[in-house]
Amino acid sequence: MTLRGRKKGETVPQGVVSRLPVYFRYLTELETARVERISSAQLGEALDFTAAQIRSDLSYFGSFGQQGYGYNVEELLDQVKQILGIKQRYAMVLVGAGNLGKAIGSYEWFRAEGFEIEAIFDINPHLIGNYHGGCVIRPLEELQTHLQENPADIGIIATPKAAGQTVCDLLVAGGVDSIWNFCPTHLTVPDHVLVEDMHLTDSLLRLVFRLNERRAGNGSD
Amino acid sequence: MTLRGRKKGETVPQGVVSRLPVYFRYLTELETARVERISSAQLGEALDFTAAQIRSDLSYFGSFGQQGYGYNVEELLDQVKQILGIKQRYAMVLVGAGNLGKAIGSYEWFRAEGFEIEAIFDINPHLIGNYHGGCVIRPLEELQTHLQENPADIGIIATPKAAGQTVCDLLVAGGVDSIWNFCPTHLTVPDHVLVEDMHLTDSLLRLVFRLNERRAGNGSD
DNA sequence: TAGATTGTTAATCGATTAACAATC
DNA sequence: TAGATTGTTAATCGATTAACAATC
Repeated sequence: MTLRGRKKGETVPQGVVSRLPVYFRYLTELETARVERISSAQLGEALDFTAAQIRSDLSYFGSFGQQGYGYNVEELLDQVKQILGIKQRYAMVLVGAGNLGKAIGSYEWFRAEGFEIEAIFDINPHLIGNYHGGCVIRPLEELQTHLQENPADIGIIATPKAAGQTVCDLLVAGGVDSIWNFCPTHLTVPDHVLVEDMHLTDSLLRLVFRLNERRAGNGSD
Repeated sequence: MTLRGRKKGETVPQGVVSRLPVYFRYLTELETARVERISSAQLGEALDFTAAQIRSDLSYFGSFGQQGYGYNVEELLDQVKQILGIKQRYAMVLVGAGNLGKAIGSYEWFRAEGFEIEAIFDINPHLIGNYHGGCVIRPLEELQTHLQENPADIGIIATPKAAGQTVCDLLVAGGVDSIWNFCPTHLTVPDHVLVEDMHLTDSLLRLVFRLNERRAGNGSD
């Protein structure tokens, strides 16, 4: 694989990483629709990116196209899956079995793609013992023991705001070094731990800001 | 308000807009903890931004600090609320009453901050008629009529992938021009319509990419 | 072959940062 | 006053784009 000018220790720019899942999603749709080939121009048109950006993004990881032809959908999808690391199983633990936790736990796509929630934890006595998506909900105190016996790749935090940092610390102490955070608070973690935030409130507020900007006549016109 | 070099028609850079909700969240925490003042250096330390970036972001909207003192928490929070447009009511409609839709519909924070879900729609006959968060779930066919009589500021799409674009078109036809999209597909909309995506799968895939990058030794070390 | 489209370079554009005069 | 910290400028850094030789 040609890693164009990329040295060990250098990370892929955030913009590129953000777009990879978008390519993955759309290529999956194309494959389902049995589309055979696609050009960077067509991809750009469909996804609101420039063709140059798409080619530039992909060239970070290799040369997957062919001059005068474009990209073979099946082949490119396969490569993107490889790049994203989708072809493999990931063990996850979920903390917080409220409405949001339940929604995450029952998201079919995860299991289908190899992202398996192996255990669910909560502190609410009413929820403990309930089954959810084939997983029993356990008391938070058992998290440590569970992680010792079953190392998890990813820890999902779907607790109320107040519990977020505490749960995060527990996960990190248990050896989890990738955190998917749905709790609306900024988590403080050691350097070796990754945090990917999924802040519903932030997203809504960005939309509202743009909405007001448009209404004030500072919009795209 | 000094709008530093910003002309009518110019939009605030995406980076600034992304950070505003983060400031809002943290300032709210500080206010709750009755912290009176904070400097850009302290804010940066807590939120993993540089002090210069925070000052630069805020100066897009005015001068809210004081040399030698920093920012008054209450005052700055108030300004950030003003900037984000939080001090006002927003009418929302929610389409899709599955697990994710229910989670969104029961998110307490929204109602508390004036984001009101006025109606919920679904196509599943088993769900129709059920109450959820004080809202009855109605058949999707009633969406048009509802929107005619009750214009909505924001439309929330929490349907399965296949229905996303159709529902989006219905919302746009009904006069909704801000869409909060939880459906894992790229929506095509007219120019005047805003879309803010909340793609769970994309977020998880970004985390997984970084996880593999780190494991491969291309991490931050 | 002629037409199309890639991968890559150089140019452009925009965002972040460092530095500091202003001033509380 | 002396110390601290802002708001803003200029310098730096990085990301996007336009253009095109290579080539299928």
